[in-house]
Amino acid sequence: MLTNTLTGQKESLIPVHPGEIRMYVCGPTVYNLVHIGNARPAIIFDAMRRFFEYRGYRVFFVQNFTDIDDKIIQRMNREGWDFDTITATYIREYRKDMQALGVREPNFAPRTSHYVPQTIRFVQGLIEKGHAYVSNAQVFFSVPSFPNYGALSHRKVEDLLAGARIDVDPDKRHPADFSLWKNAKPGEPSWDSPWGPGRPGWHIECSVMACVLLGDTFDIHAGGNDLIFPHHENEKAQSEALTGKTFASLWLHNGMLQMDGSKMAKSLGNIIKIREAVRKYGADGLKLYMFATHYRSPMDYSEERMDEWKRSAVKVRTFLTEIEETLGDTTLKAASDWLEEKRAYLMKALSDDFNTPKAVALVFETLKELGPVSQTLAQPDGESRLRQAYYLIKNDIGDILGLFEDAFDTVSPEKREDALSDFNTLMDVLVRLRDRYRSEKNEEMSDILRRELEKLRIKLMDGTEGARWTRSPGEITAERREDILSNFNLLVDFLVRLRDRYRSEKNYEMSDILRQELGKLRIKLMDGNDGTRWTRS
RNA sequence: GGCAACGUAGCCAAGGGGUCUAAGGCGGAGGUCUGCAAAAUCUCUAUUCGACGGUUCAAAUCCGUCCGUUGCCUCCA
Repeated sequence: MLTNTLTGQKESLIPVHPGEIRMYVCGPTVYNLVHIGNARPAIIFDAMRRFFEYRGYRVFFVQNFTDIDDKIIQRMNREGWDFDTITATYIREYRKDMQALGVREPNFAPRTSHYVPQTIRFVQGLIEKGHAYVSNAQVFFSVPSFPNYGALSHRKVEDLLAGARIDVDPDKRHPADFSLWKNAKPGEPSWDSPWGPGRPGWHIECSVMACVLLGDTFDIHAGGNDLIFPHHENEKAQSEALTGKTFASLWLHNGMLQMDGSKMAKSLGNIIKIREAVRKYGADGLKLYMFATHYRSPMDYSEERMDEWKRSAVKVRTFLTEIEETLGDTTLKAASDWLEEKRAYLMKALSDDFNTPKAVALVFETLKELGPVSQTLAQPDGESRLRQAYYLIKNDIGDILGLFEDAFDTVSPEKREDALSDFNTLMDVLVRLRDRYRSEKNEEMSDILRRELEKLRIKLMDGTEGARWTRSPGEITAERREDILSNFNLLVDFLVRLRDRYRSEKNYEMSDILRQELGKLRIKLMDGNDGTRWTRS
């Protein structure tokens, strides 16, 4: 059951093609970086897609890039950018952001500019059917020709006119008519058409691409609720006027992300970029935050809340890691009633208008129910219960919502760039530590350190005023960054083990020095009964 | 002005006629653990669901009015 904006009711999804769900989600206009308000539909509908797949449907997921638009043209003229460069740049940046968020690529990501011939045919069809007219080398959709206009946004044409805040274009026959094809002004990108050079109007693209890729009638059309009017209303009108069929069976709309009580929007400037949020709080933190609120409700963004969810994400991840470490192999051997019950609950919750907050609550209930991993393991059926809990969180909930995928939080592209300098800082720590040993004439530890580094092909050269180090062989290339990241982790592990040894010897002085040194790298140590765990922020 | 949502503990947020003396998270209080620091863990933390009326055996949940917040009516996810 999903709430259909058209009827305002929860409705069952009955796929047009049995076993298949075809969905279209309105994508970004590519003229600048997207913000976390844009991330909400991306995250929600990606998860919904995964849920349908989990339920055994084959999903065709289309999300467009709007690459013909007034704002792109404005930016082009203002900053002297080339049209194609702007759109290509921001399509690339959008993909990067989605990757950092762990949002999957759609099956199709059509661009408006690639569908101009189809658009022209579509518009021609509307003219032939009397739903559109040419006026002054432009084409308009005739709203009065489509009696059902206003059904989606629940408004009457008269009401629209009463509240109209914009001057009526004199070329229009009716004030509510909207543009299907705009004529080209000098300096604008344009395409030839039967009505002269011009470009598609702003609602037509989605109609055309959805019809071409998904068929005249498809299952789900989704986007932010700020698109209900006029964008989706107009899409629906023009598509249904042409085909005479229902355009989308279900219209789904997510609530707005607000910032200090008002909508986060590019035009208001109160935005947080996706990459900033991911860097600070991790993809899981951001997603958990969003899933903890029902997708249709508005939600207010706050740094404090993000920080809470980031810590919650780490908590879950730590639980999973502990299980991975204690069990080694986490495959599920047998599912008991316990798991079946939880799964049934999860399915019921997600089937009821995609109630992700319940799924999130289930994760934490499970953590609470199982308690500390080491304690659960000591119980007779402990191992089996841990396996099932792991499976529920990681493979059921995690796979559906796109959470807990990476070994530890999602590393943003920017973070990767930092890897080199972090590595150098870590080496400084090691070298200082070794210098200390040498000054204390602790040759044993000095040698251990040297050998450990040699394993990673790092050579130390002792000098009178401290050691220097080189990596061999050759320069550090982009391909070796991954290497460095893993070496980094190995060296930290080494230092943590070393510290554990000091702790067991009750040498707290050295222990604290190491904690302090690692703290410089934003590494936090957590001493437990079975060794020390470390995390980086 | 029109249309559409929403108002639940200190904060965030599920629930949407009886199983609700209301999930989950954060915060707070107390206990366990602990070289330090942190983490983990246990217990407690709304007789009440914006206000007032109504329907019903029964309402946070349905209806009405009012108050408040937001979105859309112009590009916006």
